[in-house]
Amino acid sequence: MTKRSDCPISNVLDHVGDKWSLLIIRDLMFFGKHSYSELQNSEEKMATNILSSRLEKLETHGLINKQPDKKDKRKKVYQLTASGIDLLPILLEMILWSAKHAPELTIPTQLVERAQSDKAGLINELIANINR
Amino acid sequence: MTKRSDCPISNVLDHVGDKWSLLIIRDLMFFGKHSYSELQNSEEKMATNILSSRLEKLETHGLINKQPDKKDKRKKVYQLTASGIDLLPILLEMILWSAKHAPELTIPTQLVERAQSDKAGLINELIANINR
DNA sequence: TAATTTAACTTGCATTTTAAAAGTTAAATT
DNA sequence: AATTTAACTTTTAAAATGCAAGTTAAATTA
Repeated sequence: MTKRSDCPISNVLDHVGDKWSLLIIRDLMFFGKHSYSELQNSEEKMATNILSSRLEKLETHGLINKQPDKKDKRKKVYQLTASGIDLLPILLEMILWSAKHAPELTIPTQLVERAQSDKAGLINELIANINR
Repeated sequence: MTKRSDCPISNVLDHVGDKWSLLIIRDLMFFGKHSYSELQNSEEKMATNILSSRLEKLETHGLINKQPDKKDKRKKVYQLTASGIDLLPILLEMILWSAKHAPELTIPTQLVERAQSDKAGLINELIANINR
């Protein structure tokens, strides 16, 4: 996706404005996934060629990086970069939106309450656990 | 987009996870646009058939509503619903992400500073000015 | 150590979506 | 009465997606 305008919202969408990219970010951020096969097994089951092309785009855009696994040479380790990690507040607000407007979904009450009472603290805490 | 999983993030993406939907929301939220032709003239120039299909989807999903204009019978008035308005925090976080990570974009300093020092107050203030 | 399995992809192809341009209809304006 | 405007729809080509199968190197198992 090439740059469409100088709008900061449009800019974010140029990076992650599709059905899949933010799910990859989610898996790296919240679920401790780091490998291709782990990402492929997420609940939404994205096609492998799409996963591949999205990882490439996210890496090109500097939101994730890719390194060889030191123990298993077949594997690659995918990690969020600093700018990828900074997408967390956007994801958190999405969770809160669904908590309010999609009550049929079961969303961890604790997370939602914490987000409402101490958003900044929660964000710091979550960030501290990413990529570890 | 049919429901892909019970994930709250995936859920939001099922509503607005594409290149265009959030730009429509942005125009209704920040730029006081309310008609088809105004939306069509935004900087990113979305194709008219795509605008049409996105408006239909957003309306079906309950994020916007559509009413006949009372003065000009050719016109329709598009407005954010309560759940559409509640996307504001997501958009705000996108603006803040770009303010931090896309310094080449010129983003209103005042808005960014206000968002950083008094996010809740800013959100209330912005909401008070939507659909008026 | 040979055979099998795993991980991370790529390729091919049918289907779906998008983009660009032109066309339609009703209402307003000139 | 003729023209313009607003809100679309239609058409068609191009691009993206989704699905299945195939590839390659490395690790594991028999």
